[in-house]
Amino acid sequence: MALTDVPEIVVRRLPLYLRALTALAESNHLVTSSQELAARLGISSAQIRKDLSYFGEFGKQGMGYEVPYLRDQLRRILQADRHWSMVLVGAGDLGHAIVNYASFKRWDYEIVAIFDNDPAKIGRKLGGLTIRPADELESAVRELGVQIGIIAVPAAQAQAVAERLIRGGVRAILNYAPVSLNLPSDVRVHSIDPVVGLQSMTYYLNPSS
Amino acid sequence: MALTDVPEIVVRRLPLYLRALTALAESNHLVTSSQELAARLGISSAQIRKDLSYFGEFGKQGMGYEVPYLRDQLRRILQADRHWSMVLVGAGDLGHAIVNYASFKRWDYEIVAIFDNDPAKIGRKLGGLTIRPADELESAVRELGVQIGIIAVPAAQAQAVAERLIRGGVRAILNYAPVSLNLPSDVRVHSIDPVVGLQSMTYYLNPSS
DNA sequence: AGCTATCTTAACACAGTTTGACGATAAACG
DNA sequence: CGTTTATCGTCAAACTGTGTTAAGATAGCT
Repeated sequence: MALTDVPEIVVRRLPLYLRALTALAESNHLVTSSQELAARLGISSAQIRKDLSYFGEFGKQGMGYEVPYLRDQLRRILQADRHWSMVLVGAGDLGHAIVNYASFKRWDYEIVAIFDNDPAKIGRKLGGLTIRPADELESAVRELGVQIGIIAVPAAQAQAVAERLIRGGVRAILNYAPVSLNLPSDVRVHSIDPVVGLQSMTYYLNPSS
Repeated sequence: MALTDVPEIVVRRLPLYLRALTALAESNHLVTSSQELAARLGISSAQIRKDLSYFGEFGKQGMGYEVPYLRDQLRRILQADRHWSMVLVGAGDLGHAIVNYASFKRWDYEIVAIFDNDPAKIGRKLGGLTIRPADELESAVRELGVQIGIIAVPAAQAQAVAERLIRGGVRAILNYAPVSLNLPSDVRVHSIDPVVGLQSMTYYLNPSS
């Protein structure tokens, strides 16, 4: 199991497998096959088997995969079988939506601190937490020992916020600001910008309506 | 200019270029180079030049690119220089956040109809629009001539909603439901699932804190 | 026991993507 | 008006990822 050289693209597919397996388990589907998963995910069955083989042998020849077992293995591989603490920077509309996003709770991701630099917001409550001044960002992150940060500030401030999160010890950033962050390669970034998604789709649309 | 065989991965990068150019233009930066863009985006300069060369010659040797000109060209290529109408399905918490997401307005994407299947929500107002029954989805989409749909319903209903949107004439779907949609290849899908992003990052994190 | 389905693995070919190198050229400058 | 400098556009090589095939293994079914 040479886990160090698993291609990143494979790691990005694993959560999709986990999501499909979780759905199967919830509908009491106890066994599945690479072909069934492939049909659900729109990926080839060979690719699924190959991806999984990076991490071990999870299936039984002739039978396929036991859903709960494979799901648990993927949860272990992705470290999705444990609780994660996160800090949120930015308590605007987007920050509010993120705090209330139910899927985080369901998957055991918990926001444990919220920061903003607007004096009007500091001290207020949001999702049971008191909004703290952005000055405290670095020290608070270090104190809490948090590894994941969520950025929901305007684009102009995102890079600086990211750097401060990293100085506090954050190693993974979920970035909702519409800007490309420039960070050390040992820090993981996942950016979410719906407009980027829309623009790459409208490229293909008809110039009408 | 053989626009038909532009790799999809190139099309997915164009919005990032556009975003960077828009930011440069807003700070009155009139000229840039592939190297400057590369440094901002964390992409190689050769790649940027090659990507742009699929669509024409936009720069001047020795000089680089004129920011407003290249920005406008990218807006034209991506059809980001016009207004787009969208319909939203799902008026829960997520749907509310999407309606209030300011970046859509700023980039001229407008939600023109909202649907839900919850009788308690139908008839209520959201963002100036009356929430309509999901029964009307197909016919209303067809009547409005909308090409873009946003899905913000529970995972279990997302596939069926997507199929109805498509029957109504939708050609591009922004999918916030945590499920892989299985759709005809001529329909574009962009899925946003923050949990998938987090899981692919936690794979790389330390098993601590 | 034989049959069927399906996994595991490996090798390889193919396709797609990225990178590096290089000639071309526009502006600046003496 | 030639030289220098910066930077583009493009080609080809290198690299990465995907798909295919084939061989071997095995669990369950008849």
